[in-house]
Amino acid sequence: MDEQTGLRERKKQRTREAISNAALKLFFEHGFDQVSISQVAEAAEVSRRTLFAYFQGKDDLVLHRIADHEHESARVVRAHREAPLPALREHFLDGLRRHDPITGLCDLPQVLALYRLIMGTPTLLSSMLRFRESGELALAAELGESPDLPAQTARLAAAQIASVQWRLSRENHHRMANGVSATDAYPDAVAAAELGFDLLMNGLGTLGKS
Amino acid sequence: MDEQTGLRERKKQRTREAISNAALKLFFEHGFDQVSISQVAEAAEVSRRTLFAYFQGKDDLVLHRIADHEHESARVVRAHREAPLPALREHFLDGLRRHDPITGLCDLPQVLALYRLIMGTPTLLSSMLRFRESGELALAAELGESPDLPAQTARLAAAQIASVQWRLSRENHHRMANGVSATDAYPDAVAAAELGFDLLMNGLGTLGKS
DNA sequence: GTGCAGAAGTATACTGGGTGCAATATAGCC
DNA sequence: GGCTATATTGCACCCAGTATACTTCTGCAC
Repeated sequence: MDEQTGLRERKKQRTREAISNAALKLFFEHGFDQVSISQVAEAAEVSRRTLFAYFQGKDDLVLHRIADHEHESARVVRAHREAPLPALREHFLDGLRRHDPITGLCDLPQVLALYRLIMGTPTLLSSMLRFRESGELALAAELGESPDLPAQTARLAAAQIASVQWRLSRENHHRMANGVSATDAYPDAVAAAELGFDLLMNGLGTLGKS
Repeated sequence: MDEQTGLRERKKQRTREAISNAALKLFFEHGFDQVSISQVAEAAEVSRRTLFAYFQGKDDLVLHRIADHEHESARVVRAHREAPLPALREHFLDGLRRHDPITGLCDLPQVLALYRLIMGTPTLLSSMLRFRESGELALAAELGESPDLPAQTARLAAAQIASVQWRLSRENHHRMANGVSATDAYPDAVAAAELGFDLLMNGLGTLGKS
């Protein structure tokens, strides 16, 4: 990005990272609810008030690290207007191949710890669900751009797609949390993803015959 | 339920309702975030501490009124193991016919105000999303009871179903919030529901050709 | 270098949600 | 009436988050 803005900006960036790192370290060690904002501020050698200048709230200390991917599906659809669903499928499968954290199939210790923290902390999970909702909205808007797709259908489709992606990610994370390596879990993850997108594409049928 | 437990229980019930009513009245008038717990307690003529003996948190003051329906889909599936999806479809359509609040198609002033309050208050919406998550889990478990349905498929199907039901409810509520009467909105609501369940059953296809 | 404007950081004090605890009141029972 | 279990209460406390007013520092002009 822009590195050229001088000492001031660089210092801000370092402060921001110092706070974030201190926060995650403490959260990983003691749990999100067991660590107070004041403790984080102290560990980062910053005043409590300054911490709030960098992060909107306690949740943000954790979630800013993954908030960017919120509208990823919408972006993928924008880039592949002709066949959105296959594009999303390929994108997800590619994510699995790359062990992209967003797919849940990533066993890097930091990533794993981060997801474990989020999934195990109700208030963080709630925030994640809000992100998901927002991503679904963006996806619906993007799908609705197709002139041959009624807005109603676009919204319902977006809801289904978002729910499947979320489910797949959670199952992958679950595999990781159980100690399976990303490489070992890969085949199952691919199978699950193919099943999920197949259900999306071809429907649940009579539920049991397929 | 059990009414026979004497004065004590009856009094508790009355207190609980007094608190709930006072809370909703104030929330409707001034907004959720503009009313403090202390104000609710005062209006209900109860100590702040007692209020927390009856309700787990501020959210609960609003959400206890709809928390019961959390596992409704799971119950419907349990009662119709042969054909879960058509059963859920019929159940939803029946809900629309009865203007059941859970479908969002209900213009009773109190219900409408309640939903408006929830949808317009981020923290309440978050809690709703948690409920939805929990309902999805129950539905997945129930679907997984069918021996011919792999657990993986059950979970993915539950995710899709829950997401569509949620979407349909929100769209209906949106119609109500725009001042359309439940009766007037009924045809659109039915069409949307049929579309939603059709997408679930037959899939999104290539997204645009159906 | 000096000095200044404006941004960044801080101390302090406040509001509001939520909990622990110990004291008091009250329903149900003998 | 007296006893016990439970409801209720007041009080003190912790934490998240905000407002305000004060101090410190960076970047820039001279």
